[in-house]
Amino acid sequence: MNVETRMSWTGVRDEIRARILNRTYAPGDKLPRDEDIAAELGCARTTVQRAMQDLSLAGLVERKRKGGTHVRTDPVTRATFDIPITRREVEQRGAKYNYQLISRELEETPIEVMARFGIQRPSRMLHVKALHLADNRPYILEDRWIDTTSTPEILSVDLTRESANEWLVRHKPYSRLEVSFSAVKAEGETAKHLSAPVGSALFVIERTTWIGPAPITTVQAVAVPGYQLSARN
Amino acid sequence: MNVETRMSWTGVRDEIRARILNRTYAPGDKLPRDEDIAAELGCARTTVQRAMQDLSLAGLVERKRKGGTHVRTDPVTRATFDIPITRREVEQRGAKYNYQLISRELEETPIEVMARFGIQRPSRMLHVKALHLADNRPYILEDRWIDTTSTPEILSVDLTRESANEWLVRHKPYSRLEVSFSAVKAEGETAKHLSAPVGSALFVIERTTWIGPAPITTVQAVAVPGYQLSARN
DNA sequence: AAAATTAATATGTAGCTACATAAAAATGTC
DNA sequence: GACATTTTTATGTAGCTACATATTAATTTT
Repeated sequence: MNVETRMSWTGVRDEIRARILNRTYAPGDKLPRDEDIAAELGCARTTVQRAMQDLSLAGLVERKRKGGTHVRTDPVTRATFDIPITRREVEQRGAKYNYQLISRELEETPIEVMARFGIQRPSRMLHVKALHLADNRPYILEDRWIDTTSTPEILSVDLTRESANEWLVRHKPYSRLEVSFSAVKAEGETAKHLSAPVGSALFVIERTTWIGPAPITTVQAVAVPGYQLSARN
Repeated sequence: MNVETRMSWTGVRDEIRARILNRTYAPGDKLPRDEDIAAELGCARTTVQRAMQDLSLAGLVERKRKGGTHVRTDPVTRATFDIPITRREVEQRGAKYNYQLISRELEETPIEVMARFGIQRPSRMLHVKALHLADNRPYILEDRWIDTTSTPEILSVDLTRESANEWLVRHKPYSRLEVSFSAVKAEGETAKHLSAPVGSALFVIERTTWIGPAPITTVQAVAVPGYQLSARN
């Protein structure tokens, strides 16, 4: 064992986090200055700075110039979710991935999609419905709108072979993303496509992307009953 | 305006991110060495390092010693959710918060709860059901199990006055957290407590915490129909 | 006493150096 | 030629200095 292993910034971060968790520094408390912590832990201020930056980002502390560092009083539970390409997700479960295009039509943007994009007037959009299958059983049903103004290339993509999901991720960068989760009741076409009993509860992931101010796409991905999304931490 | 504003690490990060988005660096590409980027952008390698660390954490690039930095081929959609204390959440919507204890019983850990905690044998746990209200209407129904071994203090807390949710957040630090989302059908007691139509789809947040290897608590929070959780970005 | 100015202070940022570490490439050995 | 060893290289980390910036505290001015 080393006489004294010098601390890396992650080490400092973990130490401070531990102290916050065990109430050495209680919610609302002011932490010592970076310099003092550095002196105590035997490292440089830069190291403490790096650690604090991380804790601040994680929502555990709040920093203010001159004001010092405080432990947040209402620590929010912050969870990070990775939402992979559906094919990836299926394959990672060790299942066989398949994909079926259900419909593909050029339509004018309906009101609710305009709302999601935050745009004022309708435009020509490609409306795509498709089904992702795991081991030949329905897995996720997606209902997608793609703006043909920002993404005209999509019109020449053969969506029977490649999912819009995948094509967009690979070819269309976005600058802003909005994700939300909700639950919906299985009814009509949705239930039928997913082979889910009518009335069962389905998990919905809604994703909307923009490039600059221009809409790219918005999807409602409805998962089969029992679907669960877990955080990485 | 400055002749040449030197770049902060966030500036470098944004520049690199922009290049990845506009395909200057395409998925799979190897980026130049930190040093070269630094030379190009007129900053120090440390600055580039800091920027790259952030991009790596965000899942946009992958770095390997000696191997260099590569743009990730399958950029994951990474979304961060803040899950606040329920009272906060209600109050932030400008609604009046109320809370009702439904039941509070000492029970032996049922199998499914043992599974959530990842423990082998049952122990004495406090089983609490409670309802959070917004403007006197049901908002979230929580079904919680608290391990009395790790958290004996909970037994002397008056849960009719303070919700276990709040007490735990304020008094019980945790070291590990697991969060998952799913959907469930409104039935029986659940539907009744939430005044939700039987058969409607409800959004469920499941949270489990540990302190070291010891379980603290696990909750299933079932929200009223229409509840939606959105990412911060 | 109120307002304006100045000083002090804690964090934020950037640059430099030096060395650690992992992994690939090159070299040497059998 | 197969395997082991050394070298090279790109990132990772830490320390130091210097200065920027925001905000509070102290001081001066009116």
